[in-house]
Amino acid sequence: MSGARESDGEAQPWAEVTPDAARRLLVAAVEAFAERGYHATTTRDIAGRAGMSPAALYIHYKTKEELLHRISRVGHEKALEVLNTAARGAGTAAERLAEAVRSFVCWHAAQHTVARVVQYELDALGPEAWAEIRGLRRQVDAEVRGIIEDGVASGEFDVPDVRGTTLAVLSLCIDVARWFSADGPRTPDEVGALYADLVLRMVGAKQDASRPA
Amino acid sequence: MSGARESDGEAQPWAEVTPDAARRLLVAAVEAFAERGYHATTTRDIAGRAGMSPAALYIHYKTKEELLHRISRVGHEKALEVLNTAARGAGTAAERLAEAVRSFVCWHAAQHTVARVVQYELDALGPEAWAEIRGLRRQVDAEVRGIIEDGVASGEFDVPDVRGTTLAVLSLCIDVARWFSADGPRTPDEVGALYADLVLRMVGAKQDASRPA
DNA sequence: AGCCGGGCTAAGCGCCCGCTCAGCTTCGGC
DNA sequence: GCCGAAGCTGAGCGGGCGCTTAGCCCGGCT
Repeated sequence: MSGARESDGEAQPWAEVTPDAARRLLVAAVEAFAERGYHATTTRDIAGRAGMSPAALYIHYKTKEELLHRISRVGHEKALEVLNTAARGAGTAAERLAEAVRSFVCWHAAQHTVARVVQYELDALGPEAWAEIRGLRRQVDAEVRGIIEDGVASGEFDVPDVRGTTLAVLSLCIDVARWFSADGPRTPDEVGALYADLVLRMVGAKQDASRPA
Repeated sequence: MSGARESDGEAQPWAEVTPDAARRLLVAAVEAFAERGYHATTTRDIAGRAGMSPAALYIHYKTKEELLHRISRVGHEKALEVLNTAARGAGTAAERLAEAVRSFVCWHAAQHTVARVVQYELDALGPEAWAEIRGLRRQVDAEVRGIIEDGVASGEFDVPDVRGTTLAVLSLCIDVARWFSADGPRTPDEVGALYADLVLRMVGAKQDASRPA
């Protein structure tokens, strides 16, 4: 709600990356990593997409891995922010869960290029970078588990295995980044709505709670 | 049902790969690809794990990509076989869907090393190999969609969007290969059971249909 | 006007990649 | 006992990788 348009796509998600050339390199790296994977992408390819010489990359980033690290951190922060906004809003547990899944999935679909890198290139990170990212991922997990626990406590949900169900819900949402294509038949909003409904079913919520029609 | 033990793990899944040295190389490649990814794995690493010199690889396989292709095809065939056995058994749509998800998920968890390669290294394949694999993937999709359509037709399931729900169910199952770890708290069988339950909820099946207790 | 420093490039270093090839060993058929 | 084929190795080729360095350009301060 309130955001300019929902299907922003690639509007200006990297406004916080400050030198302009650094941002162009980072955007180029996201595209390349998403298309071919981190290890199959060369620094020459990244620099070429950004319209620069290979050496220019090393003025703004110490190594190729630092590029991945930056993408990964900013991407995780964005996804977490989207999730938190929905999770901490007002409403019943069912409403919050539906909105959390809807917006989280919508982001993974609309930003599937970034999301693909963020979710599937993690093991190219070194131990320190990975430790930092793992903290963000734990926050994501805790946020979703919190809503589900609320729903169980209030009697809205029927969930025998809270940790397992949380894992499954997040797994479902994250995997959107793998299969979603802008050329496909569904818009990010449609996928978000479908997934919100499916997740409410998974937790045994009363269906009429968030389906007005 | 009937199979020796459920959590076979790495029993002898590559019995059909005939020269013994070729099998050892293939098993080594599966391990290496699953750990580091296809592009980050070197032919020297594969040969080393198999206890051979780098050149030995090229006696049994034309290129490194052919190794991936072989792994991918055999892996997809195994997964499809597991799914088909369950999907084409007797029983209501709910029972068949539950058993299909249970065994498919169980395979992805127990064989998560292979499954990881099969599901996440696909885009390293060339166009011809990818076209072949895509055919197998379509069969997987059609099999699951068939059960869900049966359940809708018989009134067992309540599914507004069959294609979307099929996609979500398969996505959920496949993603198990990404997060499952043998060191984790759950056995493959436990994950299979949990997921079968969650999927029955997603399709709006009557819960008591397959829960004896 | 003169200079200084950051942004950028052309060139290239050292390394390791996928893959090849000549030659060695081994073993079944006669 | 000899031969040819198959399996395998040690050495190495061509090339592309991540990354560095010397030097150019240009805008801003004095």
